[in-house]
Amino acid sequence: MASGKITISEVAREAGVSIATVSRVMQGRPSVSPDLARRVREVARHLGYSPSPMARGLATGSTGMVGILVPQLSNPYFHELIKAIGVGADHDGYRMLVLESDERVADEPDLAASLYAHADGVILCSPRMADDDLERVTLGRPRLLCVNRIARDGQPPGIACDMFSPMLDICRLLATQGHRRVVYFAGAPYSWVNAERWRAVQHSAALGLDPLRVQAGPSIDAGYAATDAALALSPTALIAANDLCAIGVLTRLREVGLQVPRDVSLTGFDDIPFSRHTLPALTTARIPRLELGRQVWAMMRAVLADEAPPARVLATAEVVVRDSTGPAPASGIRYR
Amino acid sequence: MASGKITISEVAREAGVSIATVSRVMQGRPSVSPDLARRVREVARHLGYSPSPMARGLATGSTGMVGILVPQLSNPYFHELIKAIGVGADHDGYRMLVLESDERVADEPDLAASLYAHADGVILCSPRMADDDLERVTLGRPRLLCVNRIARDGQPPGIACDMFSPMLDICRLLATQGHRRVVYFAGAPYSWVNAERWRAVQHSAALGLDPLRVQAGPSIDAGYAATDAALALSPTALIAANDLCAIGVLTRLREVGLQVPRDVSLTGFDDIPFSRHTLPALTTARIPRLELGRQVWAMMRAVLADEAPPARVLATAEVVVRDSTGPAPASGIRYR
DNA sequence: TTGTATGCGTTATCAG
DNA sequence: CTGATAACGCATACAA
Repeated sequence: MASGKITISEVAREAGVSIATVSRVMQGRPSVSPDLARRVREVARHLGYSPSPMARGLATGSTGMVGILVPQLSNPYFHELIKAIGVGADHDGYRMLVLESDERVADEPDLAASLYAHADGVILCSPRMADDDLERVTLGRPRLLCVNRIARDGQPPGIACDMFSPMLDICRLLATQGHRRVVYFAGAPYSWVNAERWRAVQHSAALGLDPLRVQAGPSIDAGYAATDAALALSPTALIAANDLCAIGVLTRLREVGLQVPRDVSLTGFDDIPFSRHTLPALTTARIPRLELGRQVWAMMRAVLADEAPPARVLATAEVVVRDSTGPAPASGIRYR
Repeated sequence: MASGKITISEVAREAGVSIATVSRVMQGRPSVSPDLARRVREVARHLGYSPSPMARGLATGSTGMVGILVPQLSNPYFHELIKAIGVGADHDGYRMLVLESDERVADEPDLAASLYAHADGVILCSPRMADDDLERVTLGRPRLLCVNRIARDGQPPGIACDMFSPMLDICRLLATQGHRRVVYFAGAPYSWVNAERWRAVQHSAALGLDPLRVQAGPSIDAGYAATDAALALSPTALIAANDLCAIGVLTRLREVGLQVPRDVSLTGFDDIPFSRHTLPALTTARIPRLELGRQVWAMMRAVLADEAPPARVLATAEVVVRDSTGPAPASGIRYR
């Protein structure tokens, strides 16, 4: 309720006890007589005392914080994930220190290091940095976790969703609808997630698709900007790396007079909240962020307790079919 | 590059100097001979030493962090604001500790206090708590700032955007387009921002409008859920508290077979990135987050330097007319 | 059950 | 320019 300048010694003096006792009371240790504890608590409350996290951290060697690094907060997917992780963190009394790299791949190592300095543990979400850098960052940092990125030698440990099979499912859907030539809008250049999705699209050749690719990016603007290049390839279906990208594509398609899915089909990935509200609503794949977050925290909790990192788990995304996909146009794409 | 267990004394020992010297070097003080400084720096780098923020904090009495509390991270408006503030913070070497209350008004005081314990300064964005609580939270916390909330007696100090006149502009637009009966979708119950917007809508009576109101909320789902109640009031235009809300309304309107703006007009507020990509694109008001963020940081910087808090500044939002507004239907709304 | 004393990693104030 | 050393606020063995 009040300021933060009151220290433990003032409380001790005011209550007529030693700072050790106050410390014990504040930590809720049972080894203090109920009366004394009550009195101390009373004094502390009255003075508006609250322990200094830093002093406490210095003494105990832990900060009570976990750091999280994400590529971009502007993608709803990431803060939904953060939120999901936060449920468990909150429950265990941890605060989350969130940092975004804003897709500046070169900054990731520094940001991760900085996070590690402030927190007891660090979670790297979809880091884009090269395996070498990742290895270097991991070096000597036993409490580092990795989400949605599988590194070379499994370091750092972590959890990744299976992006491959749902993307293949999307392709299968497209194939059964008569599509053949499809264009993949690539997302973040060094993203493992993006690589997996593209890998799946490539595999769709086995399904009879003819997959092409244009470089876009993990944002609305990137999707918008890459659309024309994709259309030049005369596809009947467009597969965006994620929903954000797909939303940009959708707008551009409308501008050039193409109807979705009549003239061309479009899919996203992630199932962010907005995807239900585009017109047409986006066919996409839903990553179970809640479950993923739960598992990530379980893992972090184990790591924080110096337990052996549990085996890598793979959650699975599921395809959500909505209105942006349909039968391939009989006479190919009608463009211009 | 490496772990965080190396302390200043190890560097000192390895370099054959005192910890005081190492400390000076790490702080970049000029009072160290260039050669020595270079050697120390070399050793530090080699050992992978990085100063402990906690120990440093304990010694200096500052954390190098500023806390930010927002109602919800799921609203792009807020993280755009956070990002804007972050530009200045980064520049001055501060880290931001972001917490969201998730619209749990009752938790705000605790969250703010917790933030204050970890940071040198705290920024409250659109806090919803009552004036009394706000006053209590402010008590004895000289480094608290408030964004988009004007409290009773100007405490805590801060910056707020003028929401009133742009909302009145929106109403004026509607009035000139022949609308008369309009319904306002109220946002967060205890939000100053929401109150200001509604106040403006009420004032639009002077423009010839007949403003009604339904309770919704600051989210897509809230807008969606409140739409039927609003339509029951037979309006020709709907004014959502913010864009998120408007997006939900739009979807529901489509479901019940109403065309925007032919059958009914719709407006949002904030101009989040998605609003350009809805169909029709949303007429809304753009809050200059970049400028706002800049000013907020300037103010925080002053506060952190113990300077007198500069006068309260008001930025101004501007109306962005897009496709969701149009002439009122001649024969009133066609519903059902 | 309670108090005393030491250490946590830095900064900063003094002396040299 | 450099080196001891006393804080900083707290937790915790160790004593009592």
